[in-house]
Amino acid sequence: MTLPHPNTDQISLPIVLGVLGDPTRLAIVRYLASKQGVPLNCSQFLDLGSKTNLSYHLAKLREAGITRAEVAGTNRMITLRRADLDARFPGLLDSVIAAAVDDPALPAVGGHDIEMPA
Amino acid sequence: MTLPHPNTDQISLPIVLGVLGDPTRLAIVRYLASKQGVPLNCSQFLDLGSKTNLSYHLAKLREAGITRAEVAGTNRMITLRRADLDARFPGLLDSVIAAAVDDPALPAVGGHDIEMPA
DNA sequence: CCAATTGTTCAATAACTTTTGAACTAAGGA
DNA sequence: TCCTTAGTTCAAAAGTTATTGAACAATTGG
Repeated sequence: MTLPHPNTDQISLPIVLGVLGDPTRLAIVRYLASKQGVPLNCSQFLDLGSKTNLSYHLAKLREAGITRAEVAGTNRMITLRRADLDARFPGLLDSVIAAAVDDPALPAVGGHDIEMPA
Repeated sequence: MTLPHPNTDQISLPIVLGVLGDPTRLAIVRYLASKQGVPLNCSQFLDLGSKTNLSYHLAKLREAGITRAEVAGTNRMITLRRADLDARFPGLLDSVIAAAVDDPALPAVGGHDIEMPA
């Protein structure tokens, strides 16, 4: 059970920009970037919308080549395709993330950090 | 007769990305960048669509803060807001332009260069 | 096996975007 | 003044994207 992802050379500039041109998806990307490669499952983003809606936005990100989703049991572990995007469009993702980090207009994920078991 | 433009600090990341996520507008930006600051009027882009349609796309670019349009008689001279965008989102426009330059899927403006009078 | 958890799919609707043609404004030149 | 050039505006139509809830599938744990 693997999900479809574009190859690096199939990633399209207008599609990537269009997909990133949405506050919910930009918030997802910003949160993924803030977690530095730690894979996250869908449920972590529930602050940003309903389960169905996140499934939709996460599919857009995956189909555009911005994220990778690996199936792990009932979870889909999601990571940013940082290296692939940087190979395809050097500097683009970094500048988007840097701009997104400072953007107070974007919705925020969680008022809390990852819980460490006591 | 001046047209409305956002101030640099009013330029929004998701709006800029969404506006650039369109092949016609990306082709306009690429062509403006290739002309290195030389102002162009609308008619130069007629390869990319009808006059009405270009008016629509150029208005989107201007309202997003990506281009500046100065009225000069019956012409609107259009330039990229490179410095403003770089101040607001460092590196973003450069990486978009660099990626767009190599994108064979984008529509092209003109099969010809600027005509120099003989 | 049963129930809970995780996420997808589907169809409907709502909301937005793109494209078009016709009508219009405004400036410039003959 | 009249005609041309340059571009806008408007309203309609077409197309796309986002959001929703209900139903579904797959895995895990009891």
